[in-house]
Amino acid sequence: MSNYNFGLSATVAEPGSFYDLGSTQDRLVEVLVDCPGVQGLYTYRIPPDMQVEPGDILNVPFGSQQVGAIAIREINQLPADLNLSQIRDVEEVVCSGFFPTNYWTLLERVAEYYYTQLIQVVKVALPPGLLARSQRRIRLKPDNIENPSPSPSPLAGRGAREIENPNPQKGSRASGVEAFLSHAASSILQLLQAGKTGDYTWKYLQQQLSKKHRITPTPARRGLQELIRRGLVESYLEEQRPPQPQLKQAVSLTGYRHSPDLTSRQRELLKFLGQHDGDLWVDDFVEIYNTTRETIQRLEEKGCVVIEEREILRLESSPVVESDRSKSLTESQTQALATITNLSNFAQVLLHGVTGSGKTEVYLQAIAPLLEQGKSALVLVPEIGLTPQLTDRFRARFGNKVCVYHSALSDGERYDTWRQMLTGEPQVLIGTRSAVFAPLPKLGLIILDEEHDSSFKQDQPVPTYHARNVATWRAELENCPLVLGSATPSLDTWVTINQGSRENNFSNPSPLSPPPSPSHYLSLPERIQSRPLPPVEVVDMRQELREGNRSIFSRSLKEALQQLQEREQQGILFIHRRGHSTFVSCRTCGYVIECPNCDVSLAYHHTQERAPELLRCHYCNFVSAHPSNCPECSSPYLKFFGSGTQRVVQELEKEFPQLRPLRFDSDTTRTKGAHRTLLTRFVNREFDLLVGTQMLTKGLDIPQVTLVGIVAADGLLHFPDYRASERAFQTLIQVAGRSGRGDDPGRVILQTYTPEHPVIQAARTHDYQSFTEAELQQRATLNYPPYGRLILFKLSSLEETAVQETAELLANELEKNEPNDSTSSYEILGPAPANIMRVANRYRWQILLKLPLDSTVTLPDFNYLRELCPSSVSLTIDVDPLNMM
DNA sequence: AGCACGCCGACT
DNA sequence: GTCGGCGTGCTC
Repeated sequence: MSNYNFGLSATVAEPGSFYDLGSTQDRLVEVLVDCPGVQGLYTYRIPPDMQVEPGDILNVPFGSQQVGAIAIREINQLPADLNLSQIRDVEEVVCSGFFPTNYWTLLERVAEYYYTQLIQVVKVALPPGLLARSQRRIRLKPDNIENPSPSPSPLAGRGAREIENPNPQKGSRASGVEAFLSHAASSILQLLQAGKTGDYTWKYLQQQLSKKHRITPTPARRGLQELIRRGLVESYLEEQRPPQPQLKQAVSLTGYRHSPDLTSRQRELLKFLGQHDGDLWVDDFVEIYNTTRETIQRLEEKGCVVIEEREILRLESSPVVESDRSKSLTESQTQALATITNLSNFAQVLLHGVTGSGKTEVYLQAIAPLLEQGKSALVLVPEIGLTPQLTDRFRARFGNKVCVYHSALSDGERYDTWRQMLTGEPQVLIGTRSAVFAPLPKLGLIILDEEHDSSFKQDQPVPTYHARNVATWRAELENCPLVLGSATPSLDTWVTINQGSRENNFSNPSPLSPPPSPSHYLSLPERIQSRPLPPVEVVDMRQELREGNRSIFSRSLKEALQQLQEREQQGILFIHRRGHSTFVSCRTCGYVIECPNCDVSLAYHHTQERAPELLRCHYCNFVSAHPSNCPECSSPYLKFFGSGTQRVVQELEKEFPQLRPLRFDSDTTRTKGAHRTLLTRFVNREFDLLVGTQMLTKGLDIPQVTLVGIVAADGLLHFPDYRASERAFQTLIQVAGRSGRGDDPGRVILQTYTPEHPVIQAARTHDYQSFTEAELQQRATLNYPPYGRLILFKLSSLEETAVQETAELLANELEKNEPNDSTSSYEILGPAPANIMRVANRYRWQILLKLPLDSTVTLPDFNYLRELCPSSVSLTIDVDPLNMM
């Protein structure tokens, strides 16, 4: 059924079978090329001295460029529709042995489920940069004016074509050429001559030409051809070097160390080397014992040592952490751990532990015995930058067996983390969503921590996968348990686990029905050391206003802040928006300042007294200066509405000048390592209050925090999205959970204008159960997940009418192709403009498909829909979308 | 994705 | 006529 199933996991034809006898002496390989819009396999010849295995990453010539490719299988007969002259050679093997068995099955499954091409899945799975694409560069030919070189360009393919060009005479007269050059050609020449090296990428030149000279691609290309014909410039392919292993020279002792003619110094050096287990980096040896490379070489000549190139892995350097031992467990932790360690096959486990109940300790103790058995563990977390505490704890327990993998690593570091896994050494990998593809050896356990977090879902480039889904498939394929941990499990997981464990416990599966997927529900209902969950005080802000309090802080919160200061404790204030104010409006005419590129209002940003006042778009990052007058009516009375982190900090400074607030949002944590630095300073009590956004909800564990203030919960509640309540509840519970994790009891003050809202009520009592039941009932009546499936078709274009027309066309098609029997049908919602129709100048429309869960709907092949899209409209199929904006 | 080819309307 | 815009199709 899948177009992309190439049967990689199936047997590969043996080379050297009887077909080799005949005309085909050449070994041929079918590859998947990395070019969007290019499907299917292409056949290449393997040069005699090259070794190619299925799964290898290759570089192949494709059209006029060199592109990355994956070897799929070797074939011993030319496909019927090709002849040998069309076949080109594999350029090089970039990397070999990256894909373990089973792995292709996983990738194929992802491609099929998420309606993407296999190559796209390969690309998220691989460390970046491996599928390199060559870049075309243009450079001036040195003193070309006098001898217009008739010789073809260094690139055989191109050269041949250029010679066939019918009018070469035109340009061959060399003298005074520049006078006869077309406008485009002379502009290119100008650009090249302006630069020091006279060498630019063609892409850059084209950009410059269109920007500075208003020359469009067609004339630009003709101008370039003109210059090449005249031998003034040449075009060449710059190879994009994929990450390389880093090599370093090591010197080690051989068994033979008693050469008779050793000098005393040489004998001394050998002795030193012996003291270091007979093995040192050459650089270190030279440095420590004040010797020279030559001396070591002489020792090598005498056969006493060998010098060899050894690969060194650029793994993220781990900060020194004190090592740490297993902690004693509470009763429920012990039970949970026992269940997990007893599982040896595939099973899904939900570890439902309230905030501060010690889930991490359970993970750690579940992993420890695996490592001893030579197995590895994969730990997936929402955003690693946010949880330096977690990685530190793992490192303290498992030392250098812990590796991290996330997007902030350099290409070299990511590449080496992969290489490290391929060594087969058992290890613990902590990573963000893309690490679910990490090729760990002998995987014994997958843990997905904070499983409810929506950053496990990718919605930007395809494939729009959810790491939880992929992790489930992976655990199934590797036949190992998957542990999902959360204080606020997603409704999807809740339902899956409940169904699974019910079947597991109560039914005798008949031999005909498929075995139910084994599930376990484990609960940690109490915090460690019997610490209570912090009481949540809900403050009605309408009441505050009625009683004359116009501040953004309620009297209750003010009082709590006052106490904080007196008791020298620390606190957290949560605001769900960054910036200062969400929008700026004119008091005279009501005009709201909007982003020129998006259909949203600009947020006002102002950090300190003397900092510039800016307006910023939170969607496309457009920035402009804050005008002093209304752009519409020139009135000077502009007012800010809605408060963000900056505003809260300013208010704090006004009302509590002695409290030292620290702003913690994506504006202040943009740089690498900023999270860690800011958190460390907070933990060291350089600040009293952490003022931040969602970021605060993720795994922060600071014992001194006794107060959590939620400045305005309402911003979380009203999203036009079926998951708004679930998300709001999770956020509130998670934020509240930061309080009272240490010896001092904590408290939470939740300010809202709608205290009667069910989410607020549930958060007030920390009541996951009843919130979930009520919410699930609503979902069930509307067939929303987890009782139905959604597929979102996202269309966008720079042209307003083109998207709309295409959206209508696709919706029509979907209706036409709808399966006829009513039980297995789907529901089409839309087409409709996206909530924010225009973002970064692109107009967005969407169509939502709602499918029943249990039916056996065979969905139409969506590929035909892609073909219906004009090139100006891009279509993304988002399976199980979480983010509907 | 690039890149070439070929068709069509606007202009020296 | 020619130049430049634009849609279409191909790359082993």
